Amino acid sequence: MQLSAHRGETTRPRLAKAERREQILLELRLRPHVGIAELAARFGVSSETIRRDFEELSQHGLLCRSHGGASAAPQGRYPDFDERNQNRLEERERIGRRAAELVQPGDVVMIDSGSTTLQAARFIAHRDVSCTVITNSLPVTMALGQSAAVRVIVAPGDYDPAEAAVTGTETVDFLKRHRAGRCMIGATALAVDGVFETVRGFAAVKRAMLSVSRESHLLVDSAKFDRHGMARVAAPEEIGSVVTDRAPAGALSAILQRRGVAITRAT
Amino acid sequence: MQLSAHRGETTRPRLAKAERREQILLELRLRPHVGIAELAARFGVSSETIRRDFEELSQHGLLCRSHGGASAAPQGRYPDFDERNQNRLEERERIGRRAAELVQPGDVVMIDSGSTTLQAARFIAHRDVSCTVITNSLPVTMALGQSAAVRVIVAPGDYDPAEAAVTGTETVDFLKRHRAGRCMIGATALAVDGVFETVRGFAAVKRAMLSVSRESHLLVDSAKFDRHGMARVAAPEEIGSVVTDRAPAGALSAILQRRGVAITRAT
DNA sequence: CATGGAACGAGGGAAATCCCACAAAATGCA
DNA sequence: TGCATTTTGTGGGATTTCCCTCGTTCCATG
Repeated sequence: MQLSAHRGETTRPRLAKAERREQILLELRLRPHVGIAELAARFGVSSETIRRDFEELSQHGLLCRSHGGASAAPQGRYPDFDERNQNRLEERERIGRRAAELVQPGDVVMIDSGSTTLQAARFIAHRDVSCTVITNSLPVTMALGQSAAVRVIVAPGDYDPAEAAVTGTETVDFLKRHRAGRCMIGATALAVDGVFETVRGFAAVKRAMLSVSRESHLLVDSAKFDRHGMARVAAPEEIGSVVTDRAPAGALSAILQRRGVAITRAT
Repeated sequence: MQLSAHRGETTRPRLAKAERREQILLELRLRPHVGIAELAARFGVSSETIRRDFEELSQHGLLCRSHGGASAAPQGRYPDFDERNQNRLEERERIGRRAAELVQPGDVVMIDSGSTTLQAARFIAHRDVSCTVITNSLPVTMALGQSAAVRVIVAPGDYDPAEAAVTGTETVDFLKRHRAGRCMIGATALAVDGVFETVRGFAAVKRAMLSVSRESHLLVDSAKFDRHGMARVAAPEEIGSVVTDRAPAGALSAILQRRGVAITRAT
């Protein structure tokens, strides 16, 4: 009613749908939960229509349905990549939980953006371990903000909405001005010739984190093994340890072992 | 809930209640929404018990009830402040919409954290005006990320979960290394002797934004008039214009007029 | 002008939730 | 041990939501 904006005409149905759904998503940025009846009244449409909106938005992973309404999708919407696999999600949770156990009280930890590292951040907050985290990811920041024991330092940079994280030279410069005891990074691929990332801006951030951290943990699920991405982040020997759901095999396993990379398997 | 828990014995139902509620809150750190039936089954209690848990936790502001379940409390929960007034919310929306109209294509805008400036950010994203925004607020960042036309630059700093924004010397230094055509800041009070902010860390951020912006807009609703906060942000003459819902009156009006502060009233 | 499709609303039976009051069980204290 | 208090479970009626289908409206296209 207040947002039909620039034109005083009657609301055109063609715009109505997209507009309405945009509004729903914007509203969910401000509140964790919206009700069906409430939105139906606000937009002057039937509850059935809102229900259909929820249905579609939910399929795209943009919100979470619940009885009588919907809540915001877990921070950081991993977009249309194949990341939305429920199987993988469970594996990422296991990996994140295991990685969170590596954090010791007093640690300074750099955490990369990504769905797996976000899981780690959630479990670190859950454990309430006293530490300092430096990150370029907004979802990681907010997840860790839940815990009063964690001090979170946000890096500056250009905002990338698709990943809900910042990148660029500001980010890299900032990270290089700091030092950390350990870092946790994700990747799109891990092969015998190194760690790969598809989004170029993020490769530089990961490299920066690796270069200023004493220990480093690569968080990847086993589906990433023996694949490649666009930009190489690091050689195998630059990684301190790999936290994953299934131990690698064959040549990859041999390389990692030879280069002294520890494998931590999350159960 | 005032019972002494320091005697570790077998699982006593006495602990059950507090323990259960703790678990509920921990679960909500990992997921945005939990259902009643689901939790009842998980804890082996009746749904009525879960309902009572929700009721009490909700009263303490630790979660948000919804039909059939509950969701996590809003990230930056400005808790007991009177901020949650629905009336004020509409006024803030009007102010935000009006302020968004001030942004011209090509502008570089600094936007402060706060509920009113967040509204402005939402409407800027809604207008799809091509501009660059520098902010210390995560909600502002994400709201603007909705628009492909807006380039968002995030300032670094210590994360404040209560406001979902960063502050500190890193933030201030970063802002001072930049220049902007205009800035939009909120405040907790506006009186004849200046602009006030209650949270000290944020006053420094607002001052930094003011000092590097050619034009400045103060976004405050009329309930903030003739009140004070803990820290003074600026003198009246340091503000370029005030965007508000109702024109100030009396001495405040006279001072602003004499100091050349423009008043923009949002309809 | 006619046709097709998308979006939306209406209706109704099934299921889930809510709310209230009261009873049962567990616990603390004397 | 016995009693008061707290916590939890149960039951049922009112309400809300769900989910499915069908008819209407509006727009685009030929």
